[in-house]
Order: sequence, then C-alpha cells, then structure tokens
Amino acid sequence: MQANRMRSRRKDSSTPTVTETARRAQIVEAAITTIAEDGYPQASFARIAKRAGLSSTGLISYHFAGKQDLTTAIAGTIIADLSAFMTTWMRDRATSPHAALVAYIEGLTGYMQTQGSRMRVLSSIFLHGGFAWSDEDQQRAQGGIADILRWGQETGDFRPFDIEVMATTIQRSLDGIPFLQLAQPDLDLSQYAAELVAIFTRATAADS
Amino acid sequence: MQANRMRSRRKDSSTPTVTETARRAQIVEAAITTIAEDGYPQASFARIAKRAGLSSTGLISYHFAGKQDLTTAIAGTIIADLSAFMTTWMRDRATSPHAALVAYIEGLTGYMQTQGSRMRVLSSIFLHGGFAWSDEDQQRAQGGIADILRWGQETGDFRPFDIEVMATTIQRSLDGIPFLQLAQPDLDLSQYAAELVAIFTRATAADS
Amino acid sequence: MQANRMRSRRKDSSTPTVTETARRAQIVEAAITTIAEDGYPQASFARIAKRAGLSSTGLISYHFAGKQDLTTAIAGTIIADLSAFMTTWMRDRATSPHAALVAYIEGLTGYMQTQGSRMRVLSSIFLHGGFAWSDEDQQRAQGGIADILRWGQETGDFRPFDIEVMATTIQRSLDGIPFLQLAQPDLDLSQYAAELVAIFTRATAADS
Amino acid sequence: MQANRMRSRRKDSSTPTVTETARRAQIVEAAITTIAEDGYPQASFARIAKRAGLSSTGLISYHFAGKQDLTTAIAGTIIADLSAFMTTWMRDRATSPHAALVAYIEGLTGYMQTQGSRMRVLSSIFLHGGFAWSDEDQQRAQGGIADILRWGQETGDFRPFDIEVMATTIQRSLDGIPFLQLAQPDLDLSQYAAELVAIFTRATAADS
DNA sequence: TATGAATGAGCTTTCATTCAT
DNA sequence: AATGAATGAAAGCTCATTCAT
Repeated sequence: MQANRMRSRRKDSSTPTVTETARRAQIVEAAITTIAEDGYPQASFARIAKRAGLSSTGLISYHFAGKQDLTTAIAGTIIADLSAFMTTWMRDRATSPHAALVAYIEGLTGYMQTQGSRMRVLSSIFLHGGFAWSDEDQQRAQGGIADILRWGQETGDFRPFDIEVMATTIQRSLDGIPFLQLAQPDLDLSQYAAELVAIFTRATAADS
Repeated sequence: MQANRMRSRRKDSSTPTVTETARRAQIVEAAITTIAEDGYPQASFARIAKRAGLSSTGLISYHFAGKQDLTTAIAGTIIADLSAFMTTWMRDRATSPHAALVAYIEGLTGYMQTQGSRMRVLSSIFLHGGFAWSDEDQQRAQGGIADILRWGQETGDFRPFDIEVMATTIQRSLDGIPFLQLAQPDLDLSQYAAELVAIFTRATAADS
Repeated sequence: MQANRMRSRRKDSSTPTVTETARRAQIVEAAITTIAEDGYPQASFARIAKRAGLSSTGLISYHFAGKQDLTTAIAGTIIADLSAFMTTWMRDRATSPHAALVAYIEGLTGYMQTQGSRMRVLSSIFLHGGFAWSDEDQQRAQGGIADILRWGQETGDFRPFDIEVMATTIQRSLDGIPFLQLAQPDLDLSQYAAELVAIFTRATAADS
Repeated sequence: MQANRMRSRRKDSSTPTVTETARRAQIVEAAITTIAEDGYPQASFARIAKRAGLSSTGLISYHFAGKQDLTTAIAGTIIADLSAFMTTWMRDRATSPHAALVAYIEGLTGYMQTQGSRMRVLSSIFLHGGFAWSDEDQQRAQGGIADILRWGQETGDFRPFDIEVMATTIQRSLDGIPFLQLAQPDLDLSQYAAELVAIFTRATAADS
C-alpha cells in the first residue's frame, strides 16, 4: 500500500530506516488518539508530543516536514487501513451489484464497530481542510461505491439515477455514523446498517 | 425566536438596548462573512473586528461572553433565518406526507441557492464542535423532517422504517450540498433536488 | 521629519495616540540598546522585551507588524536623529565646497563622539539586510556628501574624479569608525577627523 | 599557513588524517557557498549539510568544535587563499612604495573580479562578529598595506600621515567593493581601481 | 569515521481575554 | 458604550549540539 510517502526533513528519497518508520508510526498513532479525544483544533504538537512521551515538539518536526505533512500521514494511515479491510471484505461478497452494495454498507459499518474513532478522525481532518485529497485517495475512499453503482446500471439491476448524487448520498449516510456514535455509544450498528440497506436497496432498484 | 439570550459582560438580566442589539447583529454578520471566506479556524476576533470595522477586539468580548457565546449566537442567527424561511415555505406545500417530503428537500435546496455559504458556516461550526446543540435547536434544525416521516407512517403512506435513521440520512444528504457547491459552483441544485426526491420517494414509499 | 510611519497592527492610518507613540519609542530604544550590547543576531523579541520591562513579546508584536517593521523603525529613528543633527551642523559651515567637505567629516565624527553605538547599530542593521533603504533614506544617509562633491566640481575647486567612487570612499572611511571605537574606546576622534580631512582635501583638490 | 588547527571532537593533538582534512575542506566550501547565496544568518548547519550532501549535521559538529570553530575555519581558508594570491601578485610589482600601493589596490580589485563572493563572505563573517581576529590574521589581512605605508614614509615618498588611519581608510575603500558588485554586477573594477589609485596617490604623496 | 536520532532551548507570531478610562 | 492597551499562554518551527552505535 506504500502508505508512508517520505516527506520529512530527510533530504533524499531513500528507504527510511526501521527506527524512523517506527517513530513516525508512533507519532501518527499518538496524533490520532489526541485528535479523537481532544478534537482536531486542540491537537497541537505539544499535546501530541506529551501523549507520545516525546521529549519535545522538535522531534515531530524532525520526522515530519510540518503540520500538513503529519496530517497527510495520519489520513494516509487511516485510509490505508480502511482500504485494506474493505478490499478483503468485498472480495467474495461482491457477487452482484446489489450484493456489492449491501456488502459495502455492512463492511463500512462493521469497520466502524471497532474503528469508529479513527473514522471520526478522518472526517475531522477532511472537514478541517487539513488534507488535500489526491486522486488515488479520492478513488480509494469514495470511488468504490461509484463503481458498484455504475456496474448495477450496466447490468440493468439498478435504475438510471445520477451516479454522483447517489454515491454522495450513500457515502454521507455512512460518514455520519461515527459522530452519532459519540452521542449514542450503544448505537446498534448492525440494525443501522440494515435500515440503510433497506433505504438504498429501494432507492437504487430498477423499476419493475 | 428569542435569539439574543444575553450573556455579555453587562450586568445581565436587564433588557438589551437597541444599540446593543444592533451591535451584536453587526458583529455576528461580520463573523459569518469571515468564517465563510477565511474558514472557521482563521476567524479570530482580530479578523472579525477588522471586517466589521470595529475599533478593538475588546468590543466583541464586551458584547459576547466569549468565543463560544459568539459561536452560539452565529449558529442561532443562521438557524433562525433558515427556520423562518422553511416555516413559510412548508405552509401551503405540506398537503400530504409525500408532498411535505418533497417540499422539505426543495425548500432546503432552494434556500441553498442563495444562502449556501451561510449553511456551510453552520455546518463548519457544528463540525468544529464550537457549538453545543440545545434541544430546541436540534428540534428546529433536524426535527422538521422527523415529524414529516412520522406523519407518513401514521397515514400509511410511508413504510415502517426507523425514523431516526431515515431522518439522519435525508438530513445529511442535504447538509453536504453546500460543500459540493464549493468545488462545483455551477452545480444544478434543482436537478440535484430532483434526484434526491427520487431517491427518498422510493426509500420511504409503502410497499405496494 | 515624519519619522514614525505607522505600520503596526492598527488597521487604519489615523494619528497614533500619545501612548502608542511613547510605547513604540520605548521599544525602539530598548531594541537599540539590546542590539548595541548583544549584537543584532542576539536581539530577539524576548531580550528586547526583557530590557524594556515588558510583560511579554506579544506587546512588541502588538505595536509593530513584525520584526522587519521594528527594524525599519529603529533605522528610521537613528537616521532621523543623525539627519537632524547634520542639517543643523552644516547650515552655517558649508561656505565653500572644501569647507562643506571638512564640516561633513567633522560633523559626523563629532556625532560619533556620543552616538557611536547608535551608528554601529545602524550599520549592523544595514549589513544584516534587515532594512531596505528607501530612496529618501538613501538620499538622507549618503546623499549629502555626493552633493558637496558635485558642487566642488562645478566651481572648479575639486578635480574631475568619479563622484560615486569618491563619495563611497569617504562614506566608508567614516562608517567604519564606530567599530574602531569598540576596540579602542579612547580613540581620539578629532585627531582621526583631522587625518581624514587631510586625506580627502588632497584627494579632491584641483590640480594646481 | 597552518590553517587547520585541530579543534574537533577528536582526541586532538594528533596529526589530522587525509580523510579528515578533505572532509573539513568539503564542509568549509559548502559553508562558503551557503553563506554567499543565502546570507550568513540563514547558513545553518542543516542548510550547509544539505548543500554538501552530508548525511547529518552531526558530521559538522564532529569535525568542528562548534559554529564558531567552523566560522573561524571559513575565514582562515578565505584569508589564506587571498593571502597566497597577494603574495605572488606583489612579488615583482613592489618596486617602490608608490608602485606597491598601486599594486595593492590593483591586486585586490583583480582578485575581486572572480572572487568577489568569497570576499563578501569574509566581510559578512567579520561584521556578524562570528570571528575573532587573531593577531596573525589581522596582520595578514590588513597588515600588508600598513607595511607599504611605513616604507613610503621612511623613504620620504609619502608624507607624514597617521599610518593606522590611512591603512584603515584604504582597506575599507576596498572592502566595500564586493557589496557594490551585488547591486551593480557590471561594475568596471579596473576603472574603479584607477579612481582609488588617483585618490590615494594624492592622499599619500609627499608635499612638493 | 560517520550516521541517524534525539534534545531542549529558542524563535516570531497569534490568540482570546481583561481592564482602566 | 466603547476604546486602546496590555497580558500571558500557546502555536509551529528551527537551531546547534549530543550521543549511541
């Protein structure tokens, strides 16, 4: 997945050392925790360093070219993890467009069961503009559902709706869930998923 | 709408004067413009004061108990304006649950046509956690759609879905639009609305 | 002399208040002292604030738009003071080109007798590139001598040398003195001036 | 020239190895380039290491006892080079005190033709106080001209001026040229030299 | 001999807030 | 009711230097 594109103070693009990789990962994890617990605006280098047990904020600057670089690394890490999960999850379940749609919804909600806070962090970063989506990331993060919808329209399983609108609607119905979890920690995600499946099954179904 | 709950440095309790009310409104509008153009994180008292032509940031602190108080006032103002518009809009159009659903979608998207940036500001505030929703606000902001859905289920026009999930899904499908407008300023909102109507008409319809 | 061109955080160009002017002057003086004693690179806001007895470096940022603005104010202050002195000094002494040349040298060295450290600060700022000379400043700081030389060539009192080279040479012979004072605090400036007068009298004199 | 007085972390005293000497030279050259292009204040270890292609700033600290030590080495290198050039240049031209004076001026300006940036670096270091002149260095850098002047007074070719003042004046008239080159890259140095020769020939000549 | 990693002090600047007038 | 001034904490970032390997 090539997650960690080097952008630290190191001048060359040679292979990062084991120590470097470990430190970067440690900082990224501390940053994720900090954002999740204190909120993005409060996640200063000072707080992150404290949580990571680092001696000074200088160490973060040493490993990352700046706040933006760290933010990008955080988003990349979360996306990579989610992406890996979803790829595996979809593999055997995408037997038909509708099955794929159901799998997409159930996969993401399933991931949220344990990784809800990480997804909240990802949304936070996105919404605070702290991260410029690359085309790949865009593809990886939102592209999946558009492909499924396109497939369904080609097979005639889905009715001829506007793909972009439908994809955005589905995606946003899912992206919001981690924030709901904040207010309702005991939210039953599998039931929530079932409701969404019912909604979008009807919304996409070809008119009989 | 009871918008201006006094919370400034003034001894409180007493009725706000005309001047006071006008100043607060002026500051709130300047703050909205600043957030819309520069983004929430950049909207410091200094920038707001500059844009409002105020002599000092102290004036803001004088009229508002703190940043949070100002933020609350901003959200309240935007919600009140939106709420007034929607109340009028729905009055004659809510002839049936389905008609009400359509009116809700078309009303909000119509409002966005000219007030998209204000809605973006509202979402920004919400997502930056700068605003604690009161129950009234929650009711006013999201309640409308839930009432419609409940009505439809009672009449049998709508199928028996989970109201909260459906309401959240509809609301988020609308809330996201102002941000799409940023990337696509020429987005055809009436067509977008038509797609959403198609989606949620199917999603809510009673099974025949 | 219009010394303090406003460039602080204040948004307008209206007349600065008495307090503001006083504070700015206080900060400028503290900065001059700090540069003179610790050197330009060591003259951080923190050290300046400490010497000025300010509560925080933020106060400097409050009155000056940035380090460059402060530096410009320092240079402007020193130049204005020097310029005022030289204008008065030259008034009755510039009775002939040669008399003017002598007065220029004796005036500047006389000024250095008490204000050597200020001139050292000015040179330091100039050489650290912390100050972009405006045309007026350039004129005020170096122009004087060029005018005298031009005058002497027109009257035939001076020989036909390159004015720019001669002006630069004279100016640098004077600019260096404050640094000599550092190593030799008891340097006899009136004797030094007499030597320079002898040098440049011969260097400029028309060939007989 | 005894340039490299060991002062690195190495146990000292022992003869520097070939590798050590080469590394030091490499670092010094990179530092000179960095100062010349970015300015002395910007010439941090990080930038120098980057330009020299060094793996770490630690390497600089390994070979030099500190920033001051590096600065001293830079100045020493430049002075040694200049000194070697001037020694050769003067050898056959110092046939009389006046001829020596002319040769001194023309030698230095000639050197500046190609090495102006190095001389600018030298002046920068001096003026930023980053370098404490040793007596030898002082002798080597400024002494030459004083010897010539003394010689001329002994032979009676020169009038009885104060040697220190005259030497300083001549030296500063030359030291300033590399900075003029910055603003006027096409400055005609041979003409500039001719003007200086005219000035100081008259300034030093015995009264007839 | 060299490297990557880490340190901690320091930098300028911005912030919301307070306060005397 | 409003102003200008001041406060002190916090921000991201750079610095020369140290050190284990």
